[in-house]
Formats: sequence, structure tokens, C-alpha cells
Amino acid sequence: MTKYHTKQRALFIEFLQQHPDEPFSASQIAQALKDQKISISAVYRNLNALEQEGRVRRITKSGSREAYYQYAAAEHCKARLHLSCKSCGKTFHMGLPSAELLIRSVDQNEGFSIDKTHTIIYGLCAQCREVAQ
Amino acid sequence: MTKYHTKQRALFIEFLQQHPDEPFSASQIAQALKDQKISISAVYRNLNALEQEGRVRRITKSGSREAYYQYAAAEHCKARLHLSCKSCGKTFHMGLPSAELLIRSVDQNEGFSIDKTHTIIYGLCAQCREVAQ
DNA sequence: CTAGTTGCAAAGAGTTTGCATGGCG
DNA sequence: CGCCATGCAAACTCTTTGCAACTAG
Repeated sequence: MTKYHTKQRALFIEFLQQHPDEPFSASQIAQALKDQKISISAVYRNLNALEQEGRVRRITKSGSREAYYQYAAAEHCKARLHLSCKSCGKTFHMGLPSAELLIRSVDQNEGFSIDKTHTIIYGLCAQCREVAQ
Repeated sequence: MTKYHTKQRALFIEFLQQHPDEPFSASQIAQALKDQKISISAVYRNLNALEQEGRVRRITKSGSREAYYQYAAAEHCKARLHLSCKSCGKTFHMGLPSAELLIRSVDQNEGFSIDKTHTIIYGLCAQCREVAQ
């Protein structure tokens, strides 16, 4: 099952890479590429493949039962905790000091090992926080 | 829209209360109560109502596209960060010291306000950690 | 009696899959 | 050429909704 480089897949990945850490539903991606044509089934198939490879994160937005996907940009992503803004939907990385502190504290006090790769912490980012109030 | 106390709702809530912080899909709940009879539609309707009231949390398990629901036991729940074990599915509360530390640290370093109510941190609980290794 | 609830079946939304066609290597 | 990927439509799964019957207050 070696991979081919198809036109659709190229456009699909290019789109994701141009919007790293922003959440899209499958239909939004298909919609965004509607001119260049890629079917919704191909979007789903590629999304599932990338998710398994860990190059894409699947999340759910409250209120909607659609799945949303985010391109997990760089490699260093995997070692970082993710902060997701509930207002604008963007993802940020938690600084290493904060992360280390948290992980150690929870480990010691709760006996719980945090999985950096899969947890997403929700809240308001600096920018939205200003606008909001 | 004042609420009535029906037999089905009573059994439904009783079931949830007996399994606080454990995740169930709608069909699992209906299944568990199949003897006493409650329709899947009623389960969904009650689940949605409780979710809006904030008495139930909706989460997603990776791999499945079903929604899972957890009864948010006590009031103090709302002021606490939740730790969810990826192995057994149970939810724990993060101690206040760890939580305070985290929130303050992320606020100061990232300018990000964590939403305690909606974030769930994944990892391995103390028990599963032992068994696993 | 009035209004919220239930059950059933049908409708919807989102996602997956079978199959023939098309394109990469 | 062989084989993977695509598109389309049908199939599926999970969830919601319309409606008539029912029941708590």
C-alpha cells in the first residue's frame, strides 16, 4: 500500500498546510477546494489516513456533531500541550515551563500521567479575551 | 415548560447517578434499561436536556463516532479541571493546587484563560498506570 | 383539562463503502 | 501494466423530529 501522489491529494494537503491548527470539517475542506474538484469521499479517506498517521487531529466542536480536523503542523507539536480557543478556534502551544510544571504537579498529586499528544485545553486566547470584554 | 416526573426519566437519572463520571453512549444507556423500557428517543431527549442544564458532559471517544455522556456528579465539579483516563474511561478531578498553578502559569505565560468547565485532560490514571506497565 | 413526555417510525446529517473508472509509477 | 486513488451513489450509523397516544399535575 505505497502511496501515489495524486492531484487531489496534493491540493488537499496544501490546503491543510496553509491553515495549520485551524479546525475544518470535511465538508468545509471539500467546499474550499470545490473549484479544483475533490470529492467528499476522497476528503474523508485522506483525512482518516492522515489521522492515523498522526498528521491531523480530530476534534469536536460543542454544539455540532460534525468532526473537525486540524493539521498538526510541525513535529515539535507532538511534544506540546495544546490550547484551543473556544472563540476563534485556533490552536496554540503551551510553553514548556507551564507544561512541565503541570505534568509534574499532576503526576505527584494525582498519580495521573497526562497524555500530551491527545489533550486539548479549552479557553480564550489573548486576542479574543481582549475583544470579548 | 415545567418538568414532569415520569417513570422513564426517574430510571434514566437514577442510572446515571449510580455511575457518576463514567462514559456511556445513548444506546448503552437504553440497553442498560431495556428491561424497564425507555426508548432511545427518550434517552436522547433527556440527555440533551441534561446537557444544556450542565448536569451531563458530552465527550467523544477516539475511534468511535458516537457521542458519550457522563453524569457530572456534584456541584463542585464545575470548579474543577477534569482528568479522563484513556484506559478505563473514568473521570477524576484535578486537585486545587495543581489547577491553580496551571491556570496561573498559562495565564501569565501564554495570555490564555483556561475554561475549567469544558476542558478534559487525557492520560492514564494511577490504577491503570500500574496495570499497564 | 392542559401541557410535558413517550414510543414509534420516518427523516436527517454525517460518514463509510462498493464498484467501475482513471491516473501514478 | 499493476495497483492505488477517485467519484458517484448507495449503504450505514447516529441523532433528531413529527405525530398520536399517554400521563403527571
